[in-house]
Amino acid sequence: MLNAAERDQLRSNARFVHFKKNELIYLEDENPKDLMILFKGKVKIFRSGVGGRSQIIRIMRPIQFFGYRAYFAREPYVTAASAFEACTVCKIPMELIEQFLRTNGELALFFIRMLSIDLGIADQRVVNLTQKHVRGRLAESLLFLKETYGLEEDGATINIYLAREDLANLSNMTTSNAIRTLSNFVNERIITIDGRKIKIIDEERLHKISRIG
Amino acid sequence: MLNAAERDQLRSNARFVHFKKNELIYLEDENPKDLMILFKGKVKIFRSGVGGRSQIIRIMRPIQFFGYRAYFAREPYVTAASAFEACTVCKIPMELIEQFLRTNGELALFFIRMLSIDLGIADQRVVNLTQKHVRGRLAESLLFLKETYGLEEDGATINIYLAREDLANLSNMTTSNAIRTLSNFVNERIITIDGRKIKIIDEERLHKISRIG
DNA sequence: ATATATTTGTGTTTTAGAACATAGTTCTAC
DNA sequence: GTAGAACTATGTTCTAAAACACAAATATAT
Repeated sequence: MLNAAERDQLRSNARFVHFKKNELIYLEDENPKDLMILFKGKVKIFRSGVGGRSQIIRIMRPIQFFGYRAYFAREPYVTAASAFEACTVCKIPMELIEQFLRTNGELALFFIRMLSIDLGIADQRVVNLTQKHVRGRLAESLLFLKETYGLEEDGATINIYLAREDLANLSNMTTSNAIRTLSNFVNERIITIDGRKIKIIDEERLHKISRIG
Repeated sequence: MLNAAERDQLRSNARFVHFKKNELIYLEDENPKDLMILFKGKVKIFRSGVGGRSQIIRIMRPIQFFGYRAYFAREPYVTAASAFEACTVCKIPMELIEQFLRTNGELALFFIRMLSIDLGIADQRVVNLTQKHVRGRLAESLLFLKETYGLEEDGATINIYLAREDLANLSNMTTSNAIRTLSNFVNERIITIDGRKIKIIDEERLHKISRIG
């Protein structure tokens, strides 16, 4: 998507940064400077709301772009990002990206497309998180985690190691409710749990629970 | 932002369409074809959720762009749009816009900026709608309506004529709760109401209620 | 202009989910 | 390897907001 000159510039301006598990990548209210590309690991984008209660807005997998929205909107970050697990991130100055965009229509359309997809997801998420009940929201989150990070070799275990609290923050509920509802799903033979490892037994039923809310 | 040739093309492809009060402008699942520019009137972008319960996602004022996100994301609309009041909308084929974008970097950055701003709003809205209580959400909506549509000549009455149901759908609550909470605000001398006309008496207090949730 | 439908207003009941409490378990850091 | 912290689990209580019910007031259509 870039020409030779652009690629050269990119190479000389890109920096690779490593983050440890739970390390913060950027903070709310900070000024956005770089486009970030997640090369390795898993990242959560979150925002703290009423009484400091945290809500996970998006989760990232390799190779996805993040951290660029606020720069384009000319505002400080309204979210923060941190590493679910050890990560490698490539940082590219947004000024350079913006400069590319002025002359590279395909690159511009690429960013327009990413933003448009994310906005569509956000629009749907508003309705899902506000209208679905706890069971529906948790079912949706489990399916969403499966879609994003895939399954382990057994073809059933979701490939992420998440605390109940993160699962709760992703699904807009208290940690207690995430734990309780997860237990219910186990009793109903929809999933099995082994510590933080979650195995999906009856995906069809999860879909149904998510659908009816 | 456009050159002479682009402006010519635009003129020969733009169509003006009128919509009556409550008329639908586009529907969920429909295929997006046109960029829409609201010239006159007020528009709501909404989505129906669990059990057909409707949630207002965005509201538009002249002169704002809408209807383009789904085209860029290469997906059908996930929302619908309808006219709060009689509207004039200019429709421009998205194919033409996309063609412009490939060579016009400034126009591309304009769309990137709009999408980025809207995505930031959506990210914040997710947290506000899920975490704030009824009073906080309604206070926020009233302030938001004031910001969007302004005040009448008296410098206090919000310049929109909204049913309680729409106010509820904007604030993620039942119509009963919107009515009740509005009455409470009147008793607390924060606002006055005359039918659908809402006058803000104590804006500072509204801000405070919205802030604390 | 009048009948019918829709919207508004209020009281009452019900319930989903938060808040709180406490104990057992598993990480993590030194 | 152990101490302390953080996480998981489950029971109990409390409350905000939905659901329901029914007038009264407006709006809309013929």
